[in-house]
Amino acid sequence: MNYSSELIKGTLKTIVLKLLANNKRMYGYEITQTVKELTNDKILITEGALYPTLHALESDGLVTTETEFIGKRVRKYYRLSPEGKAKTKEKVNELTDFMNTMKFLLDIKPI
Amino acid sequence: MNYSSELIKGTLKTIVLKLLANNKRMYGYEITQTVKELTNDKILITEGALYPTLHALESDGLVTTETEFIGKRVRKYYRLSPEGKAKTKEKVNELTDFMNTMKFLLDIKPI
DNA sequence: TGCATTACATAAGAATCTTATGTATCTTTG
DNA sequence: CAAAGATACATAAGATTCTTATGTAATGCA
Repeated sequence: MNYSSELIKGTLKTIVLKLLANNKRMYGYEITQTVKELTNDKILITEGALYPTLHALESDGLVTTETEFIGKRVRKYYRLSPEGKAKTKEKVNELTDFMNTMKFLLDIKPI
Repeated sequence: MNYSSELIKGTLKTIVLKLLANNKRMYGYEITQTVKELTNDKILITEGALYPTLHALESDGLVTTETEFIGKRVRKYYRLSPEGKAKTKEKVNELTDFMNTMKFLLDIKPI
């Protein structure tokens, strides 16, 4: 079982930022595989969703990039900027708070 | 502070279904106010988001409706169908599971 | 050699929300 | 008692963000 896609909406950017906060630098494909492994295939990030997100983070100045060649194949590393680190804390705190609120809502019992 | 709107995406239907599971029947405006109160103004459901969602639930057969007049003003009550009750359990379980997964992801510490 | 994997990217379309607008009734308050 | 705010429905244009499809190309392995 993996989650219906609408749940991922709105959390993808936070997931990516958090991974970058833990790993100093990562490249796109590595992010998809890491999330897949960490969640036992429950969260599968598609490339069509990931790359535009990474490009948006870059144009917002939240990450910097380094392109390297592995043999003849290009690999683009992403790394948090100082603003990105601050943004990560914000987003993680917001999501944590949101989940607590949702947990409360879902736990309410009928009278 | 209220949550950035993208977080609500994908959870609105589940919130509505869960409220209906607890309250037998509710009308649209009541749903917005109940969520606002239960979450201390953190989750504010707009009418432009709610009504299309309710209509979708109805056309999917997950809720039935009853229109009543309060004075001259119309009020449309929504009530879970049997399929709606089953769907609610599914959606609540899925969201709970998703939140546990997200909590795990967000709690991972850097090495 | 051919298939799976690694690795990037973009684009059309779908889904779901925001913001704006419209209509109308009822309640409260200066 | 008039005006403002609250109650109550609804729709539509536009924005955002995802899916699905497609493209390119190198690498690994059976």
